[in-house]
Amino acid sequence: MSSDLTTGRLSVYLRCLNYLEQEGVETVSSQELAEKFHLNSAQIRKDLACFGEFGTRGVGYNVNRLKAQLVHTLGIDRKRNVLIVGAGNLGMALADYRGFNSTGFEIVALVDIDPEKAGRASRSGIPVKPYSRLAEVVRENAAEIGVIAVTPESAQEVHDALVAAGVLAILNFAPVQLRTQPRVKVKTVDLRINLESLSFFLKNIEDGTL
Amino acid sequence: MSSDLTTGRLSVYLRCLNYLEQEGVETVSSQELAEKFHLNSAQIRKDLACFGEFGTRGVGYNVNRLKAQLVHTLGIDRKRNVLIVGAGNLGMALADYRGFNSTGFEIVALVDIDPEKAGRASRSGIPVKPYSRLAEVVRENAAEIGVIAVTPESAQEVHDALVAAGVLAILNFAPVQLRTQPRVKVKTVDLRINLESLSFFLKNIEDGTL
DNA sequence: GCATGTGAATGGATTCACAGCT
DNA sequence: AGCTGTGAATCCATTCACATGC
Repeated sequence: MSSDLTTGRLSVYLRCLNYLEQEGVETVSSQELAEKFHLNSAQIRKDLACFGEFGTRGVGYNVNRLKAQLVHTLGIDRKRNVLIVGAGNLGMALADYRGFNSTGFEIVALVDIDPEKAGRASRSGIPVKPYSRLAEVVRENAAEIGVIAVTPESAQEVHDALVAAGVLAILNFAPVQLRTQPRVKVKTVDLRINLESLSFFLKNIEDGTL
Repeated sequence: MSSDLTTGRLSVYLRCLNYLEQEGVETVSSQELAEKFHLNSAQIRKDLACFGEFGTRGVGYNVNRLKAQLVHTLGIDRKRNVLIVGAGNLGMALADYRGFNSTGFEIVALVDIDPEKAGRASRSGIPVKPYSRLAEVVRENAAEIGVIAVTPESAQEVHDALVAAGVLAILNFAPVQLRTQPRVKVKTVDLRINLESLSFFLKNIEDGTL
């Protein structure tokens, strides 16, 4: 009934609603939402209808109530603990990244294979622990989400270690095709693929193909 | 004929081929590629056929030749210069990120609104310049790709400045719905949406819905 | 014989258009 | 009258299955 695409859009709607709330808007129709944020009104209605009847016919949606519904639907009405594996440039940046360390999520720790790094902390104070203690760290902090921010070479091993430690949701930044478990959800954010896609676009402009 | 999804997969194939090349494999069939990397053989063939007849019937694809073809198709057979806007945690990490600063791409500079930061450099030596000189920096370095690594509040302004400076491809890390130009390609990497999607998955496990 | 390249078939996701509620 | 919720229609992407060529 609801795919990854649908839930991705729920996040987008939630962001739009936050914005409208700040503006003091109390009620919004799918039309208005669509026009203001370049979406399709039918799709908004259909997406929302997947999870209940949130609107009022003839009126629209109550911003506060819809927001609360989406927060609940997305499961961020309670805190989820996040563990980052790899305290390199990327891992450290993610640990301190505002948009990452936000409503519903808390980065509880980083782990790194380099013993030098263990004991230190990120700029905002998130502690770095030894990779060897990964399973313990997951357990002690009740981490539910693992972030892979290591080299492509180690990514599979880290994935397996996270799964073995009981983590069921993983965000992977390593540019590799991971062998995954069916029970575990892995989302990969591949920066290189994004850049290559932009390069493809530029090339087509040059060639006059587009 | 070829969508964003298709070109994304070309990048994946390219990565697979790099791997096979290292392994010393000279020829590969769509079957073998599919099995080894969990893809669909018909899709591989169709994707590749979009851009020319790269294979030999009865034999398969020559790894080196196909790789070269893909590199050419993606437009990374020449260097593309990248400018990062925002020298905060994320911008700095991206500047030094291996997978980012790789074949076909070169980060030429960062710019930042904070005058304190101008004149410094990233750990790997990429210079930080004042935001006020953005257009100049784009011109002088022939930057083709802009990366937005600033706060959500400034993202639209930075987008507009990049477009005004002549940048036609933008990678956006700010969690906002940007108002874009049709001539300009914008790809957004939204970390929060990814986390929320994982949260949704976890919630469904808890609720036993899945 | 074997693997590509491709029309045809399937399967999803998006959009349309309207019935039904307020 | 106005807007939601939704079956029907459309569009796009993936997969199947085979004709074509090595």
